[in-house]
Amino acid sequence: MPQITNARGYPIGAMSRETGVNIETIRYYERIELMPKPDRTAGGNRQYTHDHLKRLAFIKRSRELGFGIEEIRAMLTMVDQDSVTCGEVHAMTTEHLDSVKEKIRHLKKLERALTGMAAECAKGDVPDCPIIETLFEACNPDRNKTAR
Amino acid sequence: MPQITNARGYPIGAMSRETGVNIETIRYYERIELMPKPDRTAGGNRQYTHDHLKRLAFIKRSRELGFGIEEIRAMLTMVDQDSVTCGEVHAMTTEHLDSVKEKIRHLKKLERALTGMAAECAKGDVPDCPIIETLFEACNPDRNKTAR
DNA sequence: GTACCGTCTGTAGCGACTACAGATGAAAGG
DNA sequence: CCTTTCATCTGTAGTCGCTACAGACGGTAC
Repeated sequence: MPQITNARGYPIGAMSRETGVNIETIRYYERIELMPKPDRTAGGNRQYTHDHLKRLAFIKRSRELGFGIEEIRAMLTMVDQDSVTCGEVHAMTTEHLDSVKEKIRHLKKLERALTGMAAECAKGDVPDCPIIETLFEACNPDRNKTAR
Repeated sequence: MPQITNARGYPIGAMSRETGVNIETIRYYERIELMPKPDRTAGGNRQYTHDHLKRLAFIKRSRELGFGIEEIRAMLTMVDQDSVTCGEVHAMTTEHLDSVKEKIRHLKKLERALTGMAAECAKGDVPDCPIIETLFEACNPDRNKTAR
């Protein structure tokens, strides 16, 4: 079976178009060994297979969901070694989910603070701005303890 | 009035303790000219004034609220030039607030997707993982259009 | 004097790309 | 075969906002 399935494979531009991943980013993924090195044409251009495409799509989707490169690498390593266990993957997912929830909590705090500040402001041509004043006020409750 | 108000000024460590800003970060702010260069002792150590302290606290508070360095620089430049107008500051604040809201929206989308994926998963020792399968499925609706 | 901390400069690293510059490769039309 | 035009190549440096060293000096208390 020395037969090639995909006539000539995908050049990098096709990979980029199919997945929405920037060409430079694809090369970057190769450099950091997240994507395996593809074959080259006689002239030295990369030629990807359908497996490369699937892998890149996996990476894209995972990145969109906010997984970090090392988390993705860990998942792909499991896939490569056929050692995927649902439990491990679930743990990684919920851990990541927790960090997303944490970020949401943090951003909501900022949202409340900023909304409050914006509401204070008459937003005219006035030079005395309550927003600036708020920012100049240190509002850390344990500052008193540290100050001597 | 060649009289110095603050006996000997604050060394950088005191600035750090008072504001909670890392020493290295304070020096970084000086390098990028967000903080002005302070006087030095005979030996070359930095000596900050109370004004420096106020400014650093402003920066800290603004960073905590998620403002970028360049936004903070813009606000401080207005303060320095006594050209603060409430309208401008309000505009910057609401712009930033919008970007915070946008981030929250985005993270909530991730949260929903991840929660759904985690729920699919039996999380046992099984090698067939619905999470991995979902990640391998391209689910971009306009992929069909591009693919030829 | 000496112990010991604080501070100094300068540089390199993080994560995840992105943006060039300058040189080839590939394919289509004449 | 030649030209044009696009695609792709390598390599390096920049982004943001710090953080982490290394190795040398400053300042103060005993």
